[in-house]
Amino acid sequence: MPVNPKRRTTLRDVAEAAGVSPSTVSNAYNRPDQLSPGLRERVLEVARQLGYSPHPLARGLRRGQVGAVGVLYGDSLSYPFADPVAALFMQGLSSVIEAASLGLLLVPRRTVDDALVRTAAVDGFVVYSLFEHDALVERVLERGLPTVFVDHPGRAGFPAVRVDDLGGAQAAAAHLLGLGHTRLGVVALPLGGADAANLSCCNASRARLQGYEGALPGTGAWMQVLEVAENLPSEGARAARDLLSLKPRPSALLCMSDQLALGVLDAARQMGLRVPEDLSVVGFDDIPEARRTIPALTTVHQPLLEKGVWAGRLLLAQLRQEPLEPPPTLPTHLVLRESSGSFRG
Amino acid sequence: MPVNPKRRTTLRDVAEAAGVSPSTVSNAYNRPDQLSPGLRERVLEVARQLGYSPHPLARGLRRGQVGAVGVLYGDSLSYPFADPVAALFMQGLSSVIEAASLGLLLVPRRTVDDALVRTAAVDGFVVYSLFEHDALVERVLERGLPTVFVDHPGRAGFPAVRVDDLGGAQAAAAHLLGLGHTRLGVVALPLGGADAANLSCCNASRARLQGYEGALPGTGAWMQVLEVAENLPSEGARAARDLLSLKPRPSALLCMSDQLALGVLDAARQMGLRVPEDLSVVGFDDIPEARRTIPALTTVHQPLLEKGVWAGRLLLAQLRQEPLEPPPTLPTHLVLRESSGSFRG
DNA sequence: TTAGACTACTGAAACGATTTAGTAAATCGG
DNA sequence: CCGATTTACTAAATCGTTTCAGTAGTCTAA
Repeated sequence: MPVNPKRRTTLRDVAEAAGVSPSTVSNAYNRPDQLSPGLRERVLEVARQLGYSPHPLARGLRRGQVGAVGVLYGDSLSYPFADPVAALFMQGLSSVIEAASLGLLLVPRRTVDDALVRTAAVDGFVVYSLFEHDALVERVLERGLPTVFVDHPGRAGFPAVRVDDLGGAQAAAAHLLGLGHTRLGVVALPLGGADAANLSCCNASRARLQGYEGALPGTGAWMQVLEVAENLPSEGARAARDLLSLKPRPSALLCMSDQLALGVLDAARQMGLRVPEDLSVVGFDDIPEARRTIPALTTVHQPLLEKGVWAGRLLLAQLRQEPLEPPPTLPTHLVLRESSGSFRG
Repeated sequence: MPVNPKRRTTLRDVAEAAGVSPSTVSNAYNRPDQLSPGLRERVLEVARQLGYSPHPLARGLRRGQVGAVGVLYGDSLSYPFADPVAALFMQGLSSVIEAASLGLLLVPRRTVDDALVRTAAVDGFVVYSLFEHDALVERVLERGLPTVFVDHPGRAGFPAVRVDDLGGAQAAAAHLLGLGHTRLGVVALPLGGADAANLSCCNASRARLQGYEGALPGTGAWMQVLEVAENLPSEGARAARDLLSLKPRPSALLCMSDQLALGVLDAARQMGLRVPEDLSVVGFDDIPEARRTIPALTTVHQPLLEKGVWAGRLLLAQLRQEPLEPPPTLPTHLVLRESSGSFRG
């Protein structure tokens, strides 16, 4: 008894079994008004019995859409689940995408090659925090799909969601300078270097550095910048140990992310430095945990959920061919908590 | 000057422009050995100039694969970014999926209809923590794709990753009983009720309840169960307030998740109850934050990353048609910290 | 010299749906 | 009762690739 090697049940099979044309089966699914209710019910029943389900790729190919949007970001696949900043952004984005009944395809930058970007079955892309000169940006644009850039200058014709990183960073630095600090350390996220070849860096980092530096002129303070390799507390701790062994020691540390600042607080504790009495620490992002550290972290708030929501909105607008003004640069603001205090020489 | 309305550059266009057949262009991409290096280079150059990129759906349709796996779970799209347990699972899963250069498509259960499951362009599914009798399980199976079940009994022929929820819960309850507690409150995740209609419940909840109850016989202790609607600290706090206003008051609370336990700790603090002197609290999951609460949370550890890794492995094995034994039930164990203490009547 | 094996490329048939245009029958207004 | 519209359904083209089978032409071995 030669059993047919397993093959998909196809629309044609259903049509034959029901004694109708393929078009009718298709219509039963997609245009109920095109056939009599009785027949439709019968067709659907036959389909059910045969265990038929339409092939999503075939359908997508014909219709020109798949019902999913891709998120491209500059780290490992697991990053948005591990990093609180990315996670919040994704939550904002998700809420909009979900309301539109779309799926979300995660496309990490750190894949062997760019195959994933070229083959991702999506209707549009959100490019999150990729480095400005990343070649992958070109690959995305080649797809010719609706695209939104986040934390990236973007391209003419494509909306971008931007945050006032520069202003926030400047406020953070000005805050410390105002407290009398004159020796500042900066725990910096990857900056990409002059050659612009390091792709793990993102544009926000550069804007933040610029902001820090912008607060300096005329104050007579100095600033020592130390770059970390990854956005992790452990890296922040390591950088803090290095910066705090400088002579003279910085009396305040500006951290380009709260993740780094968490590590800095740990390191300070281990080194027996009291925060903020011996050392002031200022973070960036205002992740939920920043409020719960001891001491609670002074940091720069950026509207992460809102950022995601805007990215989603702008992408949907493109998908639906509706016009939608991209938002102005989203504001940041300094949140004063307990980890920063005035300098006591 | 009638501009052609924007149309995709297709493989055929490239073929014409390069003066070769479509097959050759395709081969230039997919089978370099099938044509001379010189021609290949020329074809690729033409393609580049025309801004051509192969249509992923057409390619996927023909080849029978898309290079992405779907994750189906029982909550909102943003859940895995917001819930620490799901996030850790996803990190484990991601690490494996990424190593295989695949994308990850998030498919939330809470979508208007089941369209997403039927249309998701993926090569396989991970079904995470869906309720046993959820109709969506059928929809997934109808797709006829490789599938792995997590926290779900699954189906014959499909591997499942299971965790010893029952044993862990029993250990938690036994721990409290051993400390002399005789009045226990349970802050329960949605259990689905007898009608099995509530889909926001998952099987792990039931196993945990069973575990708690299994420790009870012969101890003379009683147990009051209160179900929450969602796995959020705020819900845990609310449940705690209700349970702690019972007369006589429970001296210990078993929480079905650390998220709930976090809320319980908050509520206790607000009610002026000291933990563990006045109230013992035991969580479940052992999320990273459990170690940092004050007091640190006694909880049941489950291997979340490992769970994700197994799910990924089992799915990949199916995709590659390699045999792979599903793992035995993964172990849980009680982690004693500071939130549980002996009963002082 | 010639059968056989490569090499470099092409033609046409899939893959599995949707959709446009069209046909026959039923319904309608007057 | 007749032409016009509507209803219910179908044939065939199409979406953009990949791949099987095939065709010249070149190379090897005896």
